[in-house]
Amino acid sequence: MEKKPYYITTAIAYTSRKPHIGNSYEIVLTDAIARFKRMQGFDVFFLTGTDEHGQKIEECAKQAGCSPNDYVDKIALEIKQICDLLNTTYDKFIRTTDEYHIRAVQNIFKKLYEQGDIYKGEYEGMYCVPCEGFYTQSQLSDGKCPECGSETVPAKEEAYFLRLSRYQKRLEEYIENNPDFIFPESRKKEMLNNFIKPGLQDLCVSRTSFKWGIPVTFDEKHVIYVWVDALSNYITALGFDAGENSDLYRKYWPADVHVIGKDILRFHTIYWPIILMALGEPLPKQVFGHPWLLMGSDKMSKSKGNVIYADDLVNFFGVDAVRYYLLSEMPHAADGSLTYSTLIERFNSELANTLGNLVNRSIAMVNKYFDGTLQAPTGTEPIDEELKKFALSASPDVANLMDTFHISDALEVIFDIAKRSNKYIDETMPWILAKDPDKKDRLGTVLYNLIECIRFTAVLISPFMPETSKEILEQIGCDINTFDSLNEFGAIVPGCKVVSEPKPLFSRLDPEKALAEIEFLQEKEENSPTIEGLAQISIEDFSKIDLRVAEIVDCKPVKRAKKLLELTLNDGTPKPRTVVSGIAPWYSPEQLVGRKVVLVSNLKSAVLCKIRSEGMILAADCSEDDVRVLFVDDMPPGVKIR
RNA sequence: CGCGGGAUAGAGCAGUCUGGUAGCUCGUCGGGCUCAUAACCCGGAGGUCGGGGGUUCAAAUCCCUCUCCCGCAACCA
Repeated sequence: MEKKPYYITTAIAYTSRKPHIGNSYEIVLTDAIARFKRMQGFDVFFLTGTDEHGQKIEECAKQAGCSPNDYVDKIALEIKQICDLLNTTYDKFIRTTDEYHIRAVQNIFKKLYEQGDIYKGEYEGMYCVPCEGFYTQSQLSDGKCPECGSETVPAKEEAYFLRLSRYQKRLEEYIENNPDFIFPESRKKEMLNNFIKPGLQDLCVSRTSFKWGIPVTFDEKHVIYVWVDALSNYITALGFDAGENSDLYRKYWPADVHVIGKDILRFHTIYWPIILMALGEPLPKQVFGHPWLLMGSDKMSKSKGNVIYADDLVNFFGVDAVRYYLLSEMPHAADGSLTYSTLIERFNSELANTLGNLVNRSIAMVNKYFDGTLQAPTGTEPIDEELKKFALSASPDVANLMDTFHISDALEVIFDIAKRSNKYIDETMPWILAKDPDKKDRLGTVLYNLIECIRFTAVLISPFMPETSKEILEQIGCDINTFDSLNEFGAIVPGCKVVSEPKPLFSRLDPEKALAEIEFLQEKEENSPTIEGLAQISIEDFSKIDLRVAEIVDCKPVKRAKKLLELTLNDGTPKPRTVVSGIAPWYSPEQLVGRKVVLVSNLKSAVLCKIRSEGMILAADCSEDDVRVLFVDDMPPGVKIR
């Protein structure tokens, strides 16, 4: 029988730094789906990889004191090791620095250019020759370069653009006609209302400002910017090459689902489909923007010091426990939250108590009452039928839930079999049956049903916790693990031997002790040296900054901006100065008028929400939610600070 | 008035489309059991379903309104 192909991808990970556990969630999620589909009999191709170009990586490499090449090699290896550590079964790991990818992207770019979907356009603006910089009219100060004060000349900088406008209507129709394309659905409205319907601007797809990227073959000044480079990985990995496509590509494309973070839905539901339309290729069937894993209620970030890495958790809890936690704790659509106490709690209550202990006690009884040999069932009672019905309904339920990415709900259904089985033990009370020789057959039947339920659990759980699944099947002495074997109750063959001394699958953790130990791990992480940091500057560099005391003479909120206040300052000169500052969440205008602040007076001006800001005032970021302006009320306006 | 989502027991969530006894998991309290990893099973307590108004015999659910949270957009000079 021909297996149906199923192509699933993760986003490719950016190689600017080691990914934290929130980043790693995506590949575990995708792996669980991929494994499940394989178990259902699909011919699965599972792609993951790394995105390795761009200015940021150029900078990171510079800071680390190595070449971009060496830098991405190092991080890509780290990322791959984490994927392996998490026991993920990707079929291919693509790197955007791979030879074939580079060539294919160049060909794609060329093809789009030749057929007019990419055109050479220009940024128009005012050019400052000494600074080699472009400014818009509004950024200039008195018509001069805000950076160095030189005269500027009208000029154009060339760049390549992708004609999104040409495909806008088709994309809109595609999204409307394929309700499953953007998942979850709430995101669909976001994309349509915010981006597509207001009209798509043509997208700039090349850069001349940095070098670490794929060169445009017919115009070497330019490198191909992230969109065409990174997004194309989904097809180049299969051997797509703008003309001569491989068998693999023909077999698997279009993708069944791109699993990505909700933050990059826009690129996958707008730019990517348009690139494909322009190439004349079919669009992916579905894009699943999964929620984020937060640390407690905060976004994980290095600067907050709340970053946790997959390897630390795996070393402590074991790979399956981490996988289980990630998959079961994430709600279907809302962000999930990682806290050590819930992690430990759920490890104990679900993995150790419900599942581990069930396996352990059941095997112990088979050993104790039947010398480790599984008896053939004889007869059935209503309570048995209820149990069987329960177990049999699980696999279709799980399949339905998986198809709509209700991963945690699917896991719950599976664990319900274990819970039901625990209950079954209490209902049938095997230890009482064991005391009556006449009930020997009944006892054998009960234990048979029990072990078969455990097998159901083990099989269903294999996409989520592959090691545990294998371990359980070994302990019950059965290797029947196909999805189809769950269509009927009783596939396990009587006479098989369970292991004589079952090893607990998960040993209960002492919550307090475990918490202390894991927090120690995080501290260690925080103290480890970081490759980030700012380059040192010289006293000359510092003296370029002109700091002045300024008095706030007027202040009002900026319309249509949540964070901005428009300040009018007396900087000691007769001319009032306007500064826009993102402090509205922390200060009201009344609190500010009359107070004196530190002004960076020679900062080049910029336009924010249509208002020109001529400078910046200093404030301290005490934390994400606590920003405090530096007040210098006892200084006269205009004096210089150094 | 930029677009969208949300507020349900101490915590985390389902239920809302299609109105009819408010549910699940964890925690907590009590009981049972001894095959098992202080585990497992049963039961109790705990909720004016964010506030107010309306429709209805009946509202967590439908309508209006207010408050607060969160995404996206804008944006942090």
